[in-house]
Amino acid sequence: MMDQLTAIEAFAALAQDTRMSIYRLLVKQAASSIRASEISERLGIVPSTLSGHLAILKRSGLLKSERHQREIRYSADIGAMNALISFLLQDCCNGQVDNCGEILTLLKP
Amino acid sequence: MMDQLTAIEAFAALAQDTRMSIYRLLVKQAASSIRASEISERLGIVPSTLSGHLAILKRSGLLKSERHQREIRYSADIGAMNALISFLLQDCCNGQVDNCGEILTLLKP
DNA sequence: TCGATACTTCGATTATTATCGAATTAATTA
DNA sequence: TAATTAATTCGATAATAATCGAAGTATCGA
Repeated sequence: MMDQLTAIEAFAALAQDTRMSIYRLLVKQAASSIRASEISERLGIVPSTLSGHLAILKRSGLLKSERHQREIRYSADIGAMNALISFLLQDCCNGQVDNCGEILTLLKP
Repeated sequence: MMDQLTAIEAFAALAQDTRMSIYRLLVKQAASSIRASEISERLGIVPSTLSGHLAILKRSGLLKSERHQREIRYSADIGAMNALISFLLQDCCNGQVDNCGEILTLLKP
């Protein structure tokens, strides 16, 4: 199970407007990855600034990256999102998830 | 549906060690509320520091509070946690939650 | 109303973060 | 090898945040 400092690093990564926009863009198409330069263009972020944000998101584990020739492609790690949500829920209502009626409505797709 | 700035405020509230400890303590017994002074004692946080953190958590919507005589009791708002998780999941894999197999394992308690 | 208790606000200090342009590294092609 | 493209690192600046002690506000009991 994820430890608190890891979870905090992930929440900190998401707690910033530019990074959240990057993350959501990637989550929306978690199947495919996106080039850094395309993220830069689509969201209007200067390359050096974007690079710093991508590094923070990657270090937190929320993103993965792979080099393709000159490009580096980024994608959301859905498993990391899963782990982060699990961290929030893990001790919910003393381990009795059943106690949290409102969460259960979310848990039934 | 929750907007991005509201979500960011909640993630920022959780992205700090002291506040995360406070939040988890309250989530673990979401049924009952806890006095500020008891949180202070149990987690070893100076009252003025704690007060600032509680204000941030409350402003983010993650906590509720109610005065009981001289005490103020805090509790986690599970509905807010639900909304925050929903925000992360809402556009997951282009609205096709089914695409996110790993999340589904979490969604079946 | 005086004093005690519970909590918050204020003010100062120190540390962390976001941003950009310029310089750098890496991979490719002429 | 030189030039081009893609992305990162560096350095400086400006803004935000965490912490604590001291002072202030609110609620109650004697």
